[in-house]
Amino acid sequence: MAEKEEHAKVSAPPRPTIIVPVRSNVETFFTGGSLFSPGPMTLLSNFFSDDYPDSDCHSFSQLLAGAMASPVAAIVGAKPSFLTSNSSNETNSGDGSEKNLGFKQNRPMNLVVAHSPMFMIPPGLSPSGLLNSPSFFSPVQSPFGMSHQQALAQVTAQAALSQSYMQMQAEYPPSSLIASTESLTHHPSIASNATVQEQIHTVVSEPESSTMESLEVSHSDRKSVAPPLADKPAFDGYNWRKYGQKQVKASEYPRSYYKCTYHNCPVKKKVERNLDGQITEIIYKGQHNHELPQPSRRAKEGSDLNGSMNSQVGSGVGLQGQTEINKLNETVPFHSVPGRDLVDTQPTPLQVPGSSDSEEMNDAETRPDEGDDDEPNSKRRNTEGGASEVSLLQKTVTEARIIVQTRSEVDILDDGYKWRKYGQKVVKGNLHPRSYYKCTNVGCNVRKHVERSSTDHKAVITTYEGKHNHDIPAAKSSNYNAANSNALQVKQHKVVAVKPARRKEMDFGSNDQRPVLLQLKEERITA
DNA sequence: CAAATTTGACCGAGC
DNA sequence: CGCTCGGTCAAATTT
Repeated sequence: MAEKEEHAKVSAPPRPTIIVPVRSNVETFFTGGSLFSPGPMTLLSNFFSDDYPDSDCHSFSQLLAGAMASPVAAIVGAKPSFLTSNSSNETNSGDGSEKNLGFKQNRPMNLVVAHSPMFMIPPGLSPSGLLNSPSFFSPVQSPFGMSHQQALAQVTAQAALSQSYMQMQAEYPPSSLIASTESLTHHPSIASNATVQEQIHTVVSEPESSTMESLEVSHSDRKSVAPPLADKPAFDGYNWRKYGQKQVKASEYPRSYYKCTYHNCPVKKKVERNLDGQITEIIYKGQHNHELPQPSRRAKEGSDLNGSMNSQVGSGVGLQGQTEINKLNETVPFHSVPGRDLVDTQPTPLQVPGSSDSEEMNDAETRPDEGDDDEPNSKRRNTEGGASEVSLLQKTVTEARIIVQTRSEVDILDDGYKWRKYGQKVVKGNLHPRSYYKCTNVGCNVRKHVERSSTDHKAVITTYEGKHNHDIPAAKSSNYNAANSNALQVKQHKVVAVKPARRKEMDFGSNDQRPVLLQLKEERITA
């Protein structure tokens, strides 16, 4: 019983429901003038090929995992700082809070320490992995201020959101679409390292309402219209069974109790959602004594084998994206990504990053015996603003896309824009260098990194940052679009999720910085 | 029909 | 000792 609780709060600001057309995503993305330069509102989309042989581990997840082979762990959700503003501590009501939390371009990660709502890192996932990962907080960071891994983590998290979103879409018509943050919520979040001063949200499940409205769909805006999702456990790769719900005094919202369905696994989690169905708090207790469940193919077929996870995913039947989602679930065991499975085979004790206060964070990280730690952390948990609060690295990814394509490397680099290579570097955890490019268009500050997956040499990960302030050069535009079109047709890539960032979150504040769009494109190079 | 969820009741801890 | 509260159980209900 003295299990350690990991606690994460998620802000659940009321947010308008934004609906992103599921299908249109692809077209939009590829036909848009700036394919890789999403507008200020971030969109996160994953394109998965339906016909990817699973055996070949070509799923985005896998690729991503591979890319992140560095001990970076998992995927964590990236959550705009504004999301956290909701915390009790932060009376960031209205615009004010958001402004403060906004992401600033050129400011390598706006490190915002969220005092309140945070995401917990699922026990199975090892935040420590992330934190400790040489690559994650590696000194070797991209010119953008964040390591590639970080970007990946963000994207991944968003992908998770996307999944949720997709599911929602599948389950509910856009009009009624309500975000169910939960599904995403459980992604391991990356604790913010005081030193790093970054906050990463495990947002996976929590849709950021305003910023990532679309994605958000997955958990937050569920409102009465989409009640079902509200009860779905966050999507964290594990299977959960709800065994209780209660209105606790400590929270104005009902708390749901979940148990890991794995035989003899003691892990439990508590999820609090607000009226809108947004997850306001997630508390993990205990450690998984097993590997992340391997989603079976059935999941892909639409069956719900994977417990809550699949229920969410699987529930989104019929709509595009389900397949991808399932696939993602199958192939992307979040916890298996960096920190733990790839790095530490042993269950890694959760480490809850301290809040902005580095001290706390360190404390959490260095806490001995986390694994068997019997020290109840429950006390910590409810201490609002207390040490127990987990700071999440928040990265405002205004826009991100994850694309898995079978294209030639050349094609990958050719996204329609003209780029000038300005750097290359070998980062830890990846034998392959990372190349940095800048858009050559005058006044355009968009950059991109191109990195070959450390684990899957056939995979190339492209991270975009910034938003093009111009259209794709005419000459290339057609080719590019055509190429993508083909890719879509051939591989039947589907948009897993698209979530436009909400404006509020983008606080460019005094910096007058344009929204930074971060796109992560993972592409597979045909052998 | 089986599995998952819901929900009121019960239990133990803390005050 | 009684009350409150959080957590869990388990029958009922839903999916």
